[in-house]
Amino acid sequence: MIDAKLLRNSAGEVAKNLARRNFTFDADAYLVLEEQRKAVQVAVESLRAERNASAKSIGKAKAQGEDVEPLLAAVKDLGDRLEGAENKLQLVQAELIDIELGLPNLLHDDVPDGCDETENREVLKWGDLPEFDFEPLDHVDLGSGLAMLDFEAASRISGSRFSVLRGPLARLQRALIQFMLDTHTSEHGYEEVYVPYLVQSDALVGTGQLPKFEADLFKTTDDPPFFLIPTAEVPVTNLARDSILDAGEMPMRYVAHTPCFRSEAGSYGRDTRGMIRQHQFEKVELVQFVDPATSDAALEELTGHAESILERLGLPYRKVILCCGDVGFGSHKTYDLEVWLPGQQAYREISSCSNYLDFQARRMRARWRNPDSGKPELLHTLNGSGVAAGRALIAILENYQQADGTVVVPEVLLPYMGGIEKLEPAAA
RNA sequence: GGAGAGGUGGCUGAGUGGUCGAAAGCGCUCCCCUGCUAAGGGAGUAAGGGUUAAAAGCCCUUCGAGGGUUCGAAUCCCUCCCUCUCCGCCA
Repeated sequence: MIDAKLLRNSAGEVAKNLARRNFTFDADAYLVLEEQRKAVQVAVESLRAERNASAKSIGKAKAQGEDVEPLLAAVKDLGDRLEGAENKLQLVQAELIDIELGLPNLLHDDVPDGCDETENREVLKWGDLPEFDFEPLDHVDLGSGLAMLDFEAASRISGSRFSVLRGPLARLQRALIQFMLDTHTSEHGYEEVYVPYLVQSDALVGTGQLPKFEADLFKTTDDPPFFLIPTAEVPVTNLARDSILDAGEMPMRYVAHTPCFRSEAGSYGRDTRGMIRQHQFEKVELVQFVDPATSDAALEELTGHAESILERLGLPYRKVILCCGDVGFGSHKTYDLEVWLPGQQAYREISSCSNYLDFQARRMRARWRNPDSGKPELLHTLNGSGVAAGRALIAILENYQQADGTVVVPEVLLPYMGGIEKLEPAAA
């Protein structure tokens, strides 16, 4: 959420910033509502003050044995007036909150103009693209050639957009996850956490998926419903919900491995081949809670932690800064890391690292005690994939493939592979 | 799933209709005293919101959540959630 005070005082400026996203914020309509809110709230509060004062004097009079009948008569209609005003206030406030929860975050000045992902600006390229003296296969052909990637079995069980990994390939994904968690915990200063995969709607409102993007989520029929997490960002960021952190324990860095569940509504035609876009995938996620003064720097640092994973794996990638039209709803500024996939001859997103400023913190009341003011203030949240394990697996298959259809295991994963140095078909 | 107990401020914990945002203790902050340390004395110490350009001041809200009764609710009634103990079941 954007600070309501900022909306009131600088609605025009906010509208201008959001217009860069091609989002229309009707500042005038908002301000009209806001005027109503102010009038009604002042009325409600003064009525309440009146009620409190008379209740108090009735109490006093009674204690002194005086006749309270005239006092009671005097406040007779106060309750009705108050109730009417309170109902009105509730309506106006609900309307305002609806608007506020639907506003995307303000954009950082660094964010370039542009409508969609084609206009994201490349920041850097790392690694040499692999050169093959044969026609490189994509992960689907490689995986099925090895008999380790089985979409048919998956679709019998669950339908489309699922996969079954077998044997060494399943182990390779586990190795990747282990490697990433170990690297982030032992070298980048993150605390590993294990979190729920089913969350309640409040958690999703906190991180910004709700109320706007319910269609992207899987929802249970319980009452109240559970939602399957679309990313570990949701439960991990909500660790700070309704709390006040000490300055001394900041920045807080958390890393979690979780499966992620996305309905992929609205992307029916996209990436239907292979395991690029699945309803369920594994991801290692980085989350930070930081002093607002340091969040810009923290984004660079966090992105660097994700980059370091790709570098250690020897996977060529490029880093882009997302343009106005492609930045996520709640993000102030986002870097995507895109890994090179020889099978597609394209860079594909494997990590997305964002600074949310206080956008999520405001929604979930995540604060820290600023030693300068001594007061609780909203903290800043950041998160980024460090990295998506499913897509990393694809990248390894495609980048480390050999002419004979086998796949060499990247060196940093060998300690996790129990002696397997190469994925090759099981001996007949 | 069954039975019972309970949810109050950073923590422990008192408070069964009015002057209670809430005793007391602990913790924390500041001051005083004490030649270190220990002990002692005093003051302060919740969060959110409104009003304001901002602040001060003033006001409103919050005692698990939501409803209700009442002039007035931490306190009474209803519903729900959570925690603990015992039983059942289970990994």
